[in-house]
Amino acid sequence: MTKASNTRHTILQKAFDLIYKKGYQTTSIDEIIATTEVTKGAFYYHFKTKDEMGIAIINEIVKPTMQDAFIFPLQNASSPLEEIYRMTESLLFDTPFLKLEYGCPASNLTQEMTPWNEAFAQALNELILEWQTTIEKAIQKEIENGTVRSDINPKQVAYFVMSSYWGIRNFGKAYNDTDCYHAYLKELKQYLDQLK
Amino acid sequence: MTKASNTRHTILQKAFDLIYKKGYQTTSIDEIIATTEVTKGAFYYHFKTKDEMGIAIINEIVKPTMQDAFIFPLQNASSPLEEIYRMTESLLFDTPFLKLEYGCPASNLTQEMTPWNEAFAQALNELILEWQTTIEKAIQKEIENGTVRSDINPKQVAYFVMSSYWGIRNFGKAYNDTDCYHAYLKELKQYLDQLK
DNA sequence: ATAAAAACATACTAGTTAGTATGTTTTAAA
DNA sequence: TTTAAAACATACTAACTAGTATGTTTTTAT
Repeated sequence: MTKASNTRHTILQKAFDLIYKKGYQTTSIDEIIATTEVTKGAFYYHFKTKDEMGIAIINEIVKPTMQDAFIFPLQNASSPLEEIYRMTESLLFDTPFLKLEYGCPASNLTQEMTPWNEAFAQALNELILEWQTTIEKAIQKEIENGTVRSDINPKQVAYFVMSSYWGIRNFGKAYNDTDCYHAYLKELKQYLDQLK
Repeated sequence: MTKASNTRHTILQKAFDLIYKKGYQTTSIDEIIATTEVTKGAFYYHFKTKDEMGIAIINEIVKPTMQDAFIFPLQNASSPLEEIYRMTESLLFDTPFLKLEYGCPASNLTQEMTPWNEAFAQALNELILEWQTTIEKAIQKEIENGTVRSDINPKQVAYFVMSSYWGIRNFGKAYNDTDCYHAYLKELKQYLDQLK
């Protein structure tokens, strides 16, 4: 990695941290360059606007991280249904960069930006769709294996799994307590088992 | 209603509309007083700070609306399980002040404010807890009636129902399309039926 | 080694923000 | 009808915002 591309990546990483904690709109460029110890000139050399940086965060930070955390593991899983549960549990409890009080980065950005920023909506849609498709295919695989009932609709299950995950992360934020995570996981297990 | 309390209520209502669409942080007081045609003097006579207005919106606008929309109907329902489905469907498709592209007001505010504003967190917690308790009691009632399996855990179901609702509203925002609502509702019905 | 481009640095600007200071008008009780 | 408080109006401020203008330094190809 060259020095310049390292600067760029540092900005994206530190900006992501701030935005994950505080939201996109309320994280100022002055704040970003203060914590990265990069000057404004450097910042605007790498990014034409704040929004361009925001999109880059989605594509270059959030997307690869998400792919490593739950796209690839699920694609390679021998028991996809079990993997969905295991992965959810791991995301809620063991993923170090995800914090109870800050929720899910993709969900946060969707909520904040999507209604009025087309470019953010586009970038986030690609992200979400990839996740969704992976879950759908995982369920489809189970059906073909005969390990999930044939009357189950993979698309519906994908929406249900993802929605409930997004929702429970918002609950975690609200209560700032992992109790709801435990209750959610128990019910998720029930739900997934009943698909068999 | 006196003229003064009418002014106050107008501010809260119009401010809610703006905040629901654009978020709390990015809705400025100047914008609120412009759309309400109220002066800054009037605004700051009724509310000491912007945050005080925000809390008032939760308690005086969001809370009563939510109680009318899904607390009271569920408390009085003869078939609570069916009512949960019917209500969710109605919230997604028929409730006029809720818009696909803007998500769920309570969820939006939770996501935006909770991590760093204690007063918002407190007000929203009360709101959410009331919703949660109502669903729990509804399931409990079904169990006592023998219309829901006795091994079902009402608390877990409440979390699952609410989380999935919050999540799917975020999906609606992301895709700006009701297709995901339809898929979600079908799966919600499956899930609820299986509790019987 | 040199020149040109890439990468970064500093100082500034115009617009916006929540909130205040200091008024005037309206309401309602005596 | 007077008077005091409630309700509102106007003009301002200090801090912050994204972005720019105009530089200097570093890197890289020749």
